[in-house]
Amino acid sequence: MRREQPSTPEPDEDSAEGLRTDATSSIVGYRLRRAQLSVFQRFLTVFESLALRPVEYTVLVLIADNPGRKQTEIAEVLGIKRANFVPLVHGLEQRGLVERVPSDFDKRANALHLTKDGETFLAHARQVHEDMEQELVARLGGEKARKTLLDLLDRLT
Amino acid sequence: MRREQPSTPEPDEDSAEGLRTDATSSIVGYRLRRAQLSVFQRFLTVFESLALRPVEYTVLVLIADNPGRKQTEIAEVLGIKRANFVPLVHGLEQRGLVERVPSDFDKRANALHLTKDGETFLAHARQVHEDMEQELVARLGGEKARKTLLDLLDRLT
DNA sequence: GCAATAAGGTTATACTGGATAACCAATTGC
DNA sequence: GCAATTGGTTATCCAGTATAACCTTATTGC
Repeated sequence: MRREQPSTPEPDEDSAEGLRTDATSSIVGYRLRRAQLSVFQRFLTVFESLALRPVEYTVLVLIADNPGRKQTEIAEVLGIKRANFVPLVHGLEQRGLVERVPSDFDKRANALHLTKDGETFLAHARQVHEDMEQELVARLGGEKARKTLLDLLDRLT
Repeated sequence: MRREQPSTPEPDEDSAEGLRTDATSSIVGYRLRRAQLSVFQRFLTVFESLALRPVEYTVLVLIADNPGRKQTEIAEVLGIKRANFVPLVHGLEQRGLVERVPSDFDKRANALHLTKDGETFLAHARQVHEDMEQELVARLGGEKARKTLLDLLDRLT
């Protein structure tokens, strides 16, 4: 029992070139990817002046909330291989945002901390990010919609 | 006016290593990326026997639904640079799934079509994909939830 | 206590996806 | 007819990610 929808202008066509894209656009993974790329692109634009990539931002946040942790621990929760985490942390250290303190408990390990500059920088970055996040919330249609989205994404992960 | 939630076991901690991840996990872009990677990983597993990557599947679907289109057109709707589309189509052609027919109207252009084998292959792939999609729907909590997700993703794109 | 093993960090390397530039052939617009 | 544009291709580069080997330090089992 399909409802008639005489109001629909072009039932299955893409506006630009007239291609049928209904089959692809109904693929969850495909739409997920497009949305993710779009959001990341927006992030890059917003954070351009801070020269901060998404992954670097999350690293800073994670270190700030968990000071003194080993590189391996931070890398793991982010799903980054420890080998690839080395140059990432190195970059943040070179910028004076992060310091690697040799752990007293384990001489192999580097305990990660934010520097004073790192704290200041992150405070600013958090504000910039919060603004962006609110922009996304607005696009989603409100805080409740954001909550719904995060919940649905969780179920896929 | 915050509700008390005494039932919450660990308010802000990650189970594995006890890291605080509440700040990062509330980032839409971050969660979006994790979900996308997870879904794509699942796709790769499911389609392993077909040796088909997500992008190749969408290309086949798009060609099937829009036979005779130019490479540029198909590439563009997928957000793929035409230069990168060349080896992609080439691979599908080598496998005997797609054929590039020199267009009569424009001698520069390749009109894309599925071969007979391509049709058969895609019919199978569509079924495999549909099963995977239903699995995702189940995880999301029903068809309505999927609709909601697609709608929310659309707003971000 | 000591050897074997594991863990933290690092380096080097390779592979992938995606981006850019240059190019040829063909088409289109004046 | 000729300049500008378009379709397709090649070559090349860059970022993200994965693997393997290595050194140092900890931990474990006897």
